[in-house]
Amino acid sequence: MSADAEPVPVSAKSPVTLREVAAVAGVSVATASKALNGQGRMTAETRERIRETARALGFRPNSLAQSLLRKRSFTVGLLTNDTYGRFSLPLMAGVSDALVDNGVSVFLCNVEDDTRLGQLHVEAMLDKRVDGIIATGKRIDRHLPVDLSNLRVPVVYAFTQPDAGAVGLVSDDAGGARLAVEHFCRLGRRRIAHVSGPESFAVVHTRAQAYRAVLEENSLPVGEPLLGAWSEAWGHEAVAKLFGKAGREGWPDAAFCGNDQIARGVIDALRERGIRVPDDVGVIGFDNWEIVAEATRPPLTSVDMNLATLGREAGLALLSLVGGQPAAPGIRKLPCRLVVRQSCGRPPGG
Amino acid sequence: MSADAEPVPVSAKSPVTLREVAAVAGVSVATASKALNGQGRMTAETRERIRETARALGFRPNSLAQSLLRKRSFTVGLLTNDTYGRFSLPLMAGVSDALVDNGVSVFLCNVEDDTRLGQLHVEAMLDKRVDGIIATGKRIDRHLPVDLSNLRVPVVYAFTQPDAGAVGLVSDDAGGARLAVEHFCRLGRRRIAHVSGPESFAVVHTRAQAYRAVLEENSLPVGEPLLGAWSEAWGHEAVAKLFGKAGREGWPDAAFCGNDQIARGVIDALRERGIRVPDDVGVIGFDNWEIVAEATRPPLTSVDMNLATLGREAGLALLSLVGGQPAAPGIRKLPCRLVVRQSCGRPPGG
DNA sequence: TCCCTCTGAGAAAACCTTTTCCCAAATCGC
DNA sequence: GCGATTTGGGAAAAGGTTTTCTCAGAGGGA
Repeated sequence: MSADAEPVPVSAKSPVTLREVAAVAGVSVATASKALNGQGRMTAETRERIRETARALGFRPNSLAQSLLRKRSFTVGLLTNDTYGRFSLPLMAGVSDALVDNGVSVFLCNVEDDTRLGQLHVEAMLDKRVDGIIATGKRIDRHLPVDLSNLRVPVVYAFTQPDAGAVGLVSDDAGGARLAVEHFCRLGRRRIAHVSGPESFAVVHTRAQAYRAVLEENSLPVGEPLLGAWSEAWGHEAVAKLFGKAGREGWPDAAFCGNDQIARGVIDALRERGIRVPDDVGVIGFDNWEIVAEATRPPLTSVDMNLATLGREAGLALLSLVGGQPAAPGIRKLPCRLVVRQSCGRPPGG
Repeated sequence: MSADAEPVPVSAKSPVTLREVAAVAGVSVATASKALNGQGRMTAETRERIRETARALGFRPNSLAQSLLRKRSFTVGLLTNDTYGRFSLPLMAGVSDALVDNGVSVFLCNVEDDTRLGQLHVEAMLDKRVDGIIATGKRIDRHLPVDLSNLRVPVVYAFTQPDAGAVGLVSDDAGGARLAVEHFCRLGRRRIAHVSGPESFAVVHTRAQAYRAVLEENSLPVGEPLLGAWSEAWGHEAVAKLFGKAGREGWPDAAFCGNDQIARGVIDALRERGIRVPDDVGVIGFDNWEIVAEATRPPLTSVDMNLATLGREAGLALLSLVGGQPAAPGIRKLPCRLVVRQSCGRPPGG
C-alpha cells in the first residue's frame, strides 16, 4: 500500500465535500459515493481513481448528512447520576471502549438527581437522534430520576434499576460475597464476621444473605451482620463492637467488609488494638477500589465487580439492540472476581 | 399558560416532522418553520395556530438537519486521558454544566495514552461536526497523545499542557501553595515542612517555590522540600525522616503536603508516633479529595483546585470561541481555595 | 442487420430544516 | 380609480450524502 506515503491533509481548514471529490475525479457525486462505499458497478480503474482523489483531497464524509439519510447516527447517550464517579468511571470507560471500536460516539449526560435536568438531556439526545441510551447510576437499587420507558430508541440499564421489561446488567453481588466468604473458609477461618453498609441498600441484604448461606454450607457459626455506614469511621466502630468483649476466644478471625473504606477502617482499628492482619484476623473488602485497597497495611484483598466489563457488555448489548436483534429483557448478573492481596493470609498448607 | 395542560406525547414512536406539522396546520413548511422560530411575518393567529399544532403533535426539530444547514452542531468533544478520573470528573462535570445550560451536548472521548485511539476519536468528532474540543488530562505538564493544532474548530485546554498559541486553563498551583503556607504562618507555626510528590512533576517545583517564597517573606526557616511519591506510604516515610532525629526541638510544627494521600500518610504516621495533630503538628493537604480528606483523623485541611469551576470556565471559553469571539491565547490560571477542617488547629487568639 | 442483455455511469429524489426570494392580495395616498 | 407599498405566505434552493431509477453504448447471438 502506498496510502501511508500520501500527503493527507488530515485537518484541512475547510471540509472537502463529496461534490468536490467528484468534480476533481471527473465523475458525478453518485458515482463518487458508490466508489467510496463499494457500491454500484464501475470499472476497477474508475473506482480506484475516485478513491485516490478522495484520499489526496483528505475527504471525510459529513456524518451529519449520512445520519440524516440513514436514520442512524452512530451515537449513543450515556446517562448517569454518579457525580463522584467511583463506579461510573470504570463503567463509562468500558462502555466507551465497546462502542468506539464500532465507530459509535458517546454523549455524556450527567443528570445528578434532577428530574428536570434528566428530561432536558434525554430530549436533547433524542433530538440529536442517538441510536440508543445507556442508563447507569451509583446504586443498583435505585431508578434514575427520569423515565426512559417507551422511548423510540433502545435502552440498556447498567448498574442501576431497570424499568420493567427492559434490559439490565448488574454485578452479581451474591456471587461476589460468596467468593469472599468461601475464600476465608478455604483458608481455614472459622469465625467470620460481616461488617457492611446501611440497611437501606439492597446490596447489603443480598451480600449478607450470601454470607449466611456460605457459613451454613460450611457449618460455621453465623454471626449477625453489623450494618452501619460506608465509611472508615464505621469500620473503626465495628471493630470496637466485635473486639470489645473481654474474652479473646469470642473474637472473629476474619471480617468480610461491605466496601473497601469499611475494610480500611477495620484494618486500622485492628492495628491500633495490636491485633495482627492477616495473622490474627483476615480482612476482605468490596469494590476493589485500588487506590484504597493498595494503601491499606497490609494491602487489601477485595471483591472486584468488574465494572469495566459490565460497561463493555452494556455497550455491546445496546449495539445489538440497535442492530435490531431482540435481546431477552430482564436483569443479567455479571460475575465478580476476587483480587487477592495480603490482608487475608495464605492457606495453612500454602 | 395552558401549555402544561396539553397532552404532549413526549416520546412518540415515530418522530414528527415539520412537514407533518405544516400539513396539519394547513400551511407550507416554510411558514411552519418561521412560525416556530419567530421569524418571518404572519398574523399572530397563524403563528399561534402552528405552534399549537406543533405542540399537540409533539414536534421536535431534527437536530441533524438543523446542524447540517447551520453548520453548527451544538456539540463539543471532551478529550481526556485520565482514566481513573479523580481530576477529570469534577472537571467534566463543570464542563458539562456550563455547556448543557447552553444547549450543547458533550462527546466523551477517553484516549488513554494511545495516539491511535486519540486520532480515531478526533476524526470521529470532526466527522460529526463538533463545534469545538476541550482537551483535559491528569497532568498539567503533559500533552495529550494527540495533535490538536490546526484543527478547523477551536480547542480549549483544561488542566493539561496547551499547544503554543492555544487557550489553556490551569489551576494556580503557586497560589494554592501560598494559601496553605500562609495559613500556617497566620496560625503561628514556625517550622513548616513540605512533603511533596515526584521530582518529575512540574507542579512539585511550582509549589515548592511558592512554599519557599512565603517562608522567606515571613522570615521563617526554609527546610528542603522532601520529594517522593504521591502515596500514603511516602507520607509515612517522610515522617520517619522528619521526626526520626532525637531532639524534639528540631521537629517541624507543620507539614504542607503535596496531595491528600501523602497528608493522610503523614497524619497516620504521626499518630503512630504519639505526635498529636493538630496540637503538635499542623497538616495541610492538596487536592481536597473529599473522600480522603474527611476520613483522616482529624479531618484534613486541604487546598482545593476548584476543578469544577475550571471546567465551567473552560466550557464557557470554548463557547465564546465557537461564537466567534477571539480569546486571548495563553495560559490562564484559576485560583485555588483552602478548605479548612481540623488538621491545622485554630489561631492562637481564636 | 436486428434485437437483447449487460455494463458503466449519471440524474434525481430523499432525509429535514432554514432562508432567500418572490408573488398575490390588500392597503394606502392622491 | 390607479399606481405604490405593505402584508401574509409560498416556492425553491441549500446543506452533503445515499440510493433508486434511468439511459446510452457496447457486446453477443441469430
